[in-house]
Amino acid sequence: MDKRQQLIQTAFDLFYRNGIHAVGINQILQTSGIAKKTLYHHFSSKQALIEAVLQFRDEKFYNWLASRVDAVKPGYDGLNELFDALDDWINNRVNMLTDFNGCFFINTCAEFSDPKHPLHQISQQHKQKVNGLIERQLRALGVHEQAVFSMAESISLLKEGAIVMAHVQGKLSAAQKSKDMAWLILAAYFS
Amino acid sequence: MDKRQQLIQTAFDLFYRNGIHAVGINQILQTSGIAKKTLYHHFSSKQALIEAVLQFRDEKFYNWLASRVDAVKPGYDGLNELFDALDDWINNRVNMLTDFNGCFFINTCAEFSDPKHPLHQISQQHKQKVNGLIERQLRALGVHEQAVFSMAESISLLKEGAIVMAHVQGKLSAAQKSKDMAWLILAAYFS
DNA sequence: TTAAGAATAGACAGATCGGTCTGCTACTGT
DNA sequence: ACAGTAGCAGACCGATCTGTCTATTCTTAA
Repeated sequence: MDKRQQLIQTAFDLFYRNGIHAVGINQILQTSGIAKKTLYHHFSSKQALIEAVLQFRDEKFYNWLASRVDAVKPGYDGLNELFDALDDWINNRVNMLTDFNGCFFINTCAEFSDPKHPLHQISQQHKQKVNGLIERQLRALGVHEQAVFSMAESISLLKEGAIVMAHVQGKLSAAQKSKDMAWLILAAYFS
Repeated sequence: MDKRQQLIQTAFDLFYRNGIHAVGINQILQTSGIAKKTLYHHFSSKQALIEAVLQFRDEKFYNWLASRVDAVKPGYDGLNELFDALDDWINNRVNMLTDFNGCFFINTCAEFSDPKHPLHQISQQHKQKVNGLIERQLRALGVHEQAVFSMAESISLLKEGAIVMAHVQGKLSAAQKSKDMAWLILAAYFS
């Protein structure tokens, strides 16, 4: 297998479980069984590795979520599926996503608080991508274009809230709860 | 001034801005101008200092929030005030809370992911305290006792969502939005 | 007065940090 | 056949990490 990919995968597992600052290069090397020279052959610095890890997770997570949502009818079914997927993730029913430890991008922003920091911005872009997925469902639902952005922000807020409640408070049913809340919000809009 | 308190205040400022793992003892000492021996006279280890910092922030934040909420009529006004206070915090209109960098306790859980970790548990307890504040408002609103816990969880979810949206995405109006959503949820309950 | 406690500066220890480098092996495409 | 690439182990560098310790000063209460 590709050593570069092995490094990214190992680094992600360690970063996600323990935090980025808490994990050293040497730990990644020891865990993966790869030589230091090889790491610095593929990445110019730890920072570059972290960026690759974020990009890797971005693709993996977004593609998984989009494939779940796109497998059903856009709109009503799509939004339901979004929250059901979230629920599966939180309750460790998705093998490819690693045991739930909150959102890797929220966690990264917690460690790199400054919005101008490159790692914070990459995390922000990931959230924007997911937001786009939500916007598409709302358009399919027939939400007026001028309300789509505000509404998507509300749905995103519920999604982030569910992730944090599940991670910090251990509320494993938070995704289901946020789904119910989402439909109350949407019902209020359509009434 | 009390050296112990100076250390806690300085450590909090640095931890909150840069993350806990990213800040070393020496940086805290240099910033505060306090000797290393003095730190280890008051705290047995960095871990002990961190715990004191969390407790300090817990008290400061909760007392501030509770004093805001308790200054108005419990129930409708109390819940409104809760979200208005959140809005003030997010938009840096609260001098005593330091510039907004997300929730210190969410950030701590991001760095110490394991729910059994002492720092994670302290953060969880803080959230439980705030949740109690919300429950009191709901009871004053006349929410049936068997619905109070579930409803408080919903309000908490909105609150956490707003904090994350504000921090990660820079959505500074997230608190106002979550307030509107809260009233839609509550209106649905009462209808 | 004096003894204890709290503070100071900073050397020091042992470990680990990110990153460089040497020297060697193995594969692979032209 | 040979050059280039990817890989290995691990020594090494300077910096920084948490934590200990010595030696000295200041404050304060019995």
